[in-house]
Amino acid sequence: MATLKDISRKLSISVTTVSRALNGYSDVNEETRKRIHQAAVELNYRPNQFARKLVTGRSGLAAMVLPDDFGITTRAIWFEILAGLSVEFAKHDIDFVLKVSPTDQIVNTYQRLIERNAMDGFVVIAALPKDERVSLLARNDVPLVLHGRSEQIVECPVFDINNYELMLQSMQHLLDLGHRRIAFIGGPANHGFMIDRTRAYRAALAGWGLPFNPDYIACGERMTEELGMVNSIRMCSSGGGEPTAFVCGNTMIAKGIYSAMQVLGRNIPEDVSVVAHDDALPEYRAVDFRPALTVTRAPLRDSSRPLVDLLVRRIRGEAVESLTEIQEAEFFVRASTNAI
Amino acid sequence: MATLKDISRKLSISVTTVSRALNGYSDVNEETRKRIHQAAVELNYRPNQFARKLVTGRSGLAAMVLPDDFGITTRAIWFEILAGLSVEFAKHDIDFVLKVSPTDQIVNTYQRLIERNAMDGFVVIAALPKDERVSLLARNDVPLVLHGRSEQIVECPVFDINNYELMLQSMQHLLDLGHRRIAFIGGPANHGFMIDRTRAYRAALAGWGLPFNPDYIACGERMTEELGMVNSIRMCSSGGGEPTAFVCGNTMIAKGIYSAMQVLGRNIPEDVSVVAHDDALPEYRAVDFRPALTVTRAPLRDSSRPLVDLLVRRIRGEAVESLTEIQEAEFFVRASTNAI
DNA sequence: TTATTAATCCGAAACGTTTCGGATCGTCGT
DNA sequence: ACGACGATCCGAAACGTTTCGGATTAATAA
Repeated sequence: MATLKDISRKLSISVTTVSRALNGYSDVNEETRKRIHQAAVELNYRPNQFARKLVTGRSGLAAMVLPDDFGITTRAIWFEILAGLSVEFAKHDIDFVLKVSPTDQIVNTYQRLIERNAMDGFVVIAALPKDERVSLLARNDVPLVLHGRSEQIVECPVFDINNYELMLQSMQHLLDLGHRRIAFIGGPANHGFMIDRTRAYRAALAGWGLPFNPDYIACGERMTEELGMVNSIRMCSSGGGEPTAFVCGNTMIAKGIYSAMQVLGRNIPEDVSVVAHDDALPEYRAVDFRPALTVTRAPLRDSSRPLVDLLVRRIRGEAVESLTEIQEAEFFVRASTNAI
Repeated sequence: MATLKDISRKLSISVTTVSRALNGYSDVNEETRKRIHQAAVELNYRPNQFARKLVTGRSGLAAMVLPDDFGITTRAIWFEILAGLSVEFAKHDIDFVLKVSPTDQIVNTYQRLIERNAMDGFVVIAALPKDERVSLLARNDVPLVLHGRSEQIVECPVFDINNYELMLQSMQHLLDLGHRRIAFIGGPANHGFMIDRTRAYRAALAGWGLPFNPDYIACGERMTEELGMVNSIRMCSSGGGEPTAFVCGNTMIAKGIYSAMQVLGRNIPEDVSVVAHDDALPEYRAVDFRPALTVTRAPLRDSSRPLVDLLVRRIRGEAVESLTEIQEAEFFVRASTNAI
């Protein structure tokens, strides 16, 4: 409600100086800066974002656009991400706007948002190797941050977990325990993280001189309990040579396998070992599994801060080269894995 | 990128007239209006929201503030609501901003948002009978729409489902089937919807001359499977006079009861009937229950449109009296209820 | 003493809209 | 011929910031 002019009038100081004082410029006396700050709090001054945007071009708004069919996973996961982003952006005084769009209209939605020029930046989750959204944004020179590496040659900040390494770790663990027929039930084959994990899966096999059996790997658009259930049942009932261990793309898939094994009368970990990657969703706590689930762990919640930080730095104009962050997962051995 | 001035220059028409043409004022010739519209699409003109906000006071932004512990229910539900709101607001050219705040800071968060004066309106979910958020917004004359009725005397648009009626319907159904010991496992006791449902529950009992047994009613902050599980087990193992039917606040609670009954060796619907209210979350489809669940049904998704409509009309300045909408639930009898 | 410099401050323009208060011009009734 | 009126248009101010290009003063260097 109070404006710069109000402060200016009250103190008989020009609007210019008030503005510069509040924005921390060096050409204003410490003494007057103090007075101005005080007057600002007295009058409960809040800068008008819109006026500011008009001249600086910054809006204090960042957005994420989601498909209305919720893409690769469940509502719970999306919400986890959104909540984290919202609180992190708030720390930088940025409002987080959520756009949900029909899946086949996503690119149009981006197009409109870009044209309106109302967003300071975007966060893009689950990038495909060649991602139209990313190239569109990059082409229009709109700041974005990527969750999940993208192969296309485009300069933008990236945050990701080390998918290759975490898969290697899971495999190493199982191989050390003596497992030789290890299945991998993952996510959508075209996503970056899945590509990395598959590479690591094969590398681990190859490292031990084991053959790669295509029947032991299952991809699926949605990483749900159902995916774990149907695929583990299929693999186990193909007669002979069935897997003795499963690596799961997330804990929901593991949950599905637990149910499947119960149905099939197999015991975990006596008959079959299970290890998963754990995004640390409160709804699926790995420690609450019976038996408790062995996991590589990288809380989804922890990705919000780096994502937002990277985007903000990009918006501020930092060089893109320095804006990459790869996080290692932790490994927790629990009761779901056993020597064979 | 293109501005009014660009159109103005191209057509040699004043900025004023261009603005008025585009905004549909009557004092511009049909012919020139056509030319202006055409030039606008040719130049791919998009009005600058921020400049507009500066003069009109409207920002094209609406917000919702959520507690970071997710309040009464699960992430999935919140996401369902958010997604719906986002698409509905988009239809009115309003960007939807999501604020997540520590539960004990919610009011402060509102305070800051109000001071910044950047939001055209708010949607407030799950209002308490006396809700500090609501009174704060109302006091500052900020448009808001309420989901769930609030008892406080404050004039604001409200959308709700008819909680009293749907509970009556469930009870009627069970009573007609011969049930006399009917339990109700609901939600947080202080919320409007719970108060309404409890009233209806008691009214139904009273209507049949049945006593109200406080042991048969269970409230809980979070309407989860766990709530259904522990309370139904408690009620059933209290020895003698255990309930023959359950009414559940939502389908998650029902799911918990299904698990509990399995553990206790009771069959649904032979030994115990279950009916629930169904928000139509894709993750908990009542038809997929075994046996399929009898419900009163009011899809959460369907609430977004009325909510947004009401808020937009309020922002436009419509009289609050006309801005109330109560939706009736549908009743679906399925396999989880049986005559006793 | 005079020129330079550093420390402070400020006027005015700009960002892209909307809107108030007219201006212009032809038509029409008288 | 005149005033009034309707249709159509426009100039200029305003919204609240930021920022460019100086202006003023006092201290310092020559």
